[in-house]
Amino acid sequence: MSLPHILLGMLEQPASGYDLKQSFEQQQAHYWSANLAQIYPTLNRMEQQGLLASHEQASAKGPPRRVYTRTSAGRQALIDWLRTGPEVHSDRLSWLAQVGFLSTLDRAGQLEFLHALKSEFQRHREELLGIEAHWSAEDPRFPEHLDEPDLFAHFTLRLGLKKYAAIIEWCDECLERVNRPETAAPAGASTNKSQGTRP
Amino acid sequence: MSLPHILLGMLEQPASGYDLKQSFEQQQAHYWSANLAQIYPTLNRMEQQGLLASHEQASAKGPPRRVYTRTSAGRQALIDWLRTGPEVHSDRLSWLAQVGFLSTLDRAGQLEFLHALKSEFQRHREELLGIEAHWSAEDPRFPEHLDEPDLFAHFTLRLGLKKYAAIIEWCDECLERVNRPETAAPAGASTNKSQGTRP
DNA sequence: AATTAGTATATAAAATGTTATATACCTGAT
DNA sequence: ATCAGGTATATAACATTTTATATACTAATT
Repeated sequence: MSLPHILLGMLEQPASGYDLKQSFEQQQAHYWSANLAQIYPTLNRMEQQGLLASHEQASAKGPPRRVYTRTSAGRQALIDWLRTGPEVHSDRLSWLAQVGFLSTLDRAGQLEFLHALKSEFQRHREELLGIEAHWSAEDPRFPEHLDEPDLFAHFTLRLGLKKYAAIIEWCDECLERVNRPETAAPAGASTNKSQGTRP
Repeated sequence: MSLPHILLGMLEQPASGYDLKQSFEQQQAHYWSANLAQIYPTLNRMEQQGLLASHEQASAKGPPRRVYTRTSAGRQALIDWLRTGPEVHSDRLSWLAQVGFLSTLDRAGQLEFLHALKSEFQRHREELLGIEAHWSAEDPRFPEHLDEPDLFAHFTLRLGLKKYAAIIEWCDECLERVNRPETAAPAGASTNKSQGTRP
């Protein structure tokens, strides 16, 4: 998909596969993940294609590190990718599919699910807030006077926070609605939009 | 991943692989997609596992349809999946990764990208609004008096709308910030949070 | 001295997902 | 009549992702 392009973008500074993995976990977890068994062969392939160059570097803490650098062909490939415009794939939110099927559970099960969902996203949101707080503490220009590329990194962080805020708000609305006593009627007069498989 | 579970949830009513594909496209596009080359073998496998039963049905418009029904074991598997709580995977938003790398482009390229992004999500949002309008028109109880499972289908739709609204708002904030003349400084004093690969 | 934890790279096997292609049947348009 | 378009199923080939496993070196703990 776009892992090679993303690695290209991350290699603004030289880095090893292990470094890149750390970056995914620490700063990009809310919009991308990759594991080492994906990263290493991908870096290898990209070097063969001339997008990256690498050299070994002795490490104080373990075996030698293979440090990758973006070549000018790599930089051009990154620019080309960005110039093609945004790459929007359809999301795969299995938790939201689960919400669509919650009528299969009883009221208690539904509430339990929605509460668990809310907690999960509150946790995600707090992680991002932690990153923001840390950044803010060590950068006096944050957030009003960021230069590129920090400005764009901050944009991605802000989107994450906005998204989580929206989801948490939505969880509350769902919980409120499921708890509404008035129309606490079970299935029946349903026209069954949830399946979309009416014959 | 969870395609078998999702098919299980969708088979509240009997349906063919083709029907299920239509449902993905028409009603679940904003949170899941699957193609026929995935759906057919998966249904087959699930029947072998006893989660589904099927029978052929003559079709007026083409070759015979293989219609699948959820067995009681299938229903139980669905309940088990929902009882394990929300399945939240890390998102794969390559467009957001692209935003993080936008400092690679010049100002004009950045603005072009962000405008394209906003248009794209406005289009997505309008699609969902269309679905909502259609539903509202044919169901007099919409949206205040929905019974299950329509209630939960409506929850998923509302999340989509909230999410798109948040993203569009965020696009505007980004555009405004990139257009700000005051701090229109290029890279330089950056502490480079965007890469996270500082040595 | 042995274990545990962290850094670092790599491959094999399995599962998943995408793209391309093939078949077949029916309807409506050219 | 033929062709395009929609309905319907299926497989092959390819690409991607995940999980498991192996290796090797260092530092700190037990």
